[in-house]
Amino acid sequence: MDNRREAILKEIVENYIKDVKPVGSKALCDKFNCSSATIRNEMSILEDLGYIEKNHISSGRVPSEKGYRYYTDNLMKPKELTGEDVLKLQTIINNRELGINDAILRCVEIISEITDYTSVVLGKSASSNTLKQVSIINLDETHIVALVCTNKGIVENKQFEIKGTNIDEIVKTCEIINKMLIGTPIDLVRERLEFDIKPIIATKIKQYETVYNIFYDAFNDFSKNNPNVYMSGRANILKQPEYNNVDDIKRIVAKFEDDSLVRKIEEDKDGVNIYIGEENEFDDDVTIIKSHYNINGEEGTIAIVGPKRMEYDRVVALLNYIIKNFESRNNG
Amino acid sequence: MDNRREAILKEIVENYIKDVKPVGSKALCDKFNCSSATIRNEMSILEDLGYIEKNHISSGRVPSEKGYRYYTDNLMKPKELTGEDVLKLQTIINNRELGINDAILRCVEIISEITDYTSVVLGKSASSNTLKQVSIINLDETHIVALVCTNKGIVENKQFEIKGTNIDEIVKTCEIINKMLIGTPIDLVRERLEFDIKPIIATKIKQYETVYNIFYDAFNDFSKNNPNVYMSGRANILKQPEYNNVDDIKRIVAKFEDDSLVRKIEEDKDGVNIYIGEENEFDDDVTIIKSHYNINGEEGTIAIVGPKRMEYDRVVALLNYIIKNFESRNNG
DNA sequence: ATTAGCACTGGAATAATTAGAGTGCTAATC
DNA sequence: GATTAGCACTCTAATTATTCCAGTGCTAAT
Repeated sequence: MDNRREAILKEIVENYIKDVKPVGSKALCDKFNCSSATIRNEMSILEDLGYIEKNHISSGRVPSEKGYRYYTDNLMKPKELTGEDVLKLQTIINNRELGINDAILRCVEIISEITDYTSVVLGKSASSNTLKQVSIINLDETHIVALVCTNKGIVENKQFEIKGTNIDEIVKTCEIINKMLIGTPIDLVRERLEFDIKPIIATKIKQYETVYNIFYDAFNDFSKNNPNVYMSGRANILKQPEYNNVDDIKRIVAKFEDDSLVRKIEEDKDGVNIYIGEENEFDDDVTIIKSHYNINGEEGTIAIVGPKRMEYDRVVALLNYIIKNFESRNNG
Repeated sequence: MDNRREAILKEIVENYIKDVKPVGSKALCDKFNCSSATIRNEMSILEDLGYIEKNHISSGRVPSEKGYRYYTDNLMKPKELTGEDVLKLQTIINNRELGINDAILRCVEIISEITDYTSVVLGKSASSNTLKQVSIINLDETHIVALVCTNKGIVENKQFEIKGTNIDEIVKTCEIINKMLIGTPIDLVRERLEFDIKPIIATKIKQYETVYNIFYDAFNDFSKNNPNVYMSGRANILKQPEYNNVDDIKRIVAKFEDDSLVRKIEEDKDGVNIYIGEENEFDDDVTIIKSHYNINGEEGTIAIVGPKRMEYDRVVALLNYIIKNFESRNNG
């Protein structure tokens, strides 16, 4: 890949990202001070190499996934964010009233808004959390709320009707759990409830089965709701002009509705990573740009989902920006 | 509207609901033992009365909104639910481990599943709740979680970083709030925080402004998140054959994404009520069948959203069934 | 009041035509 | 050897024409 050839590929990718129209040889003549025939020769080679494709024999060229990949790996320059974008993000990052989690959610909302892509935030799955505290709140004679809080501050609550036991027995059990299980990884709690707590309360509490079930259920919700999924601009991808046929739209909308599929968009690698088309497990027609974050112990993944002809440079810059600035916010 | 004419309207509505195809005069000959010309005469009158419409001069007839309205008000017979449907719902309603709220959510999931419509549950807005308890959980030296619980068992939690104050001051304030504000309607709490609590802690606590802000923020979330919206089968409506063009799909998907719009689907009237097309505020192309529920103090709205040619009788029967059975579950 | 008969309408499906953007290849040129 | 002008060729998208048909409205007869 000599210099000019790379430049032509870059031009094709960026043109296509901008106009969503196949790029013909004439369109590049001026840029490279040569005739369309010369460009055609180069394009033919780029096609042989697999970087660009034709929709049909007489159409212009469109980047292939391999082409996008080459572009993001070798050709893309980091984009300077506009003052406006920076201002919007910085207003949120500087707002010290917002907790980290809330601030991150607000930031990705901004990203969705300014890019028309879809943002997903996946809170770290609770498996790395440990139990911090269980509490019982007594609503009335027959109803209680059980609250479970982890060391990272994730809270789940569940309401129960008291049947076949009484509030004293529940509170007593709650105290035992708080004495014995604090610090236990959250997904081991149910096991320890059964083997450590159940035998103890069996000796002290009459309706211990009923009470045991209440706490078991309360912890059960944790595995169900985690990692928490937060999405912003879910319908944004439909604004992209490539979604102009009924079947594609229905397919992608259904995928975004499928929580178990969205939950798979987790990231463990460091830095900002790009998954183009078949490289991601979500949908062959989209690109996902993700970053794992760990800010003062709050961990999770931010992902931006858009068409393959995404504004890679801008999205990468946006993600880098918020990750970097959250870190300095919390160390400064 | 004589007998036969009503019967013809009924037939047109039900045929159209089933096949989504304009109904022609020939299709009804057999049913009424007469010629297509006779049916045509009647149809012509029904059209003059505004109950049915033509898409174009030589197409069959389609019910108008007025026609659907006449059908639901006068012609529809309550539908008998199938044993299968009853079984699915009853399994959930009979499961005493589930709290009322969870059970309702599971039931509407079932409804979405068996009907291919979209279900929405709007929990009663917190405005009718009163404060039950505020708690503080201390995660580490610099982080706390504030928990607010209402008398109906709605819980909100919010994490804070402690800056410029200390945990003792926060806990002390928390105790004061619990002493003074329990029973206060939740949307008046912020006001009372300012006028009743702030003066008191101003005398006892150094950084009272900071502490005040923490609690103020914690309560703020309540108005933001309420009424809570739960949706099931959001993409189901796209399975309906009338959604076969890009613009309609994009429009309806965007509407379902707009929480503030979905929140408007609240119901205050009693019983099961039907809002056809322009009668609802959500979208002219859909019908919404709603019911308010109040089961043991848990209040809210269940709404089923579908095309105007919805299976009215079935959905009404389903809603009636779950409302009735939840009531007897909780009185029995 | 009902119906047979018939002209008429508008849409959906299919085919035919045209225009245009873009390619690939060849032979001439720098 | 790289570049380019020239030209035949290909495929799409848009336009138009043709046919088919379900269904209507109207009239006159039953």
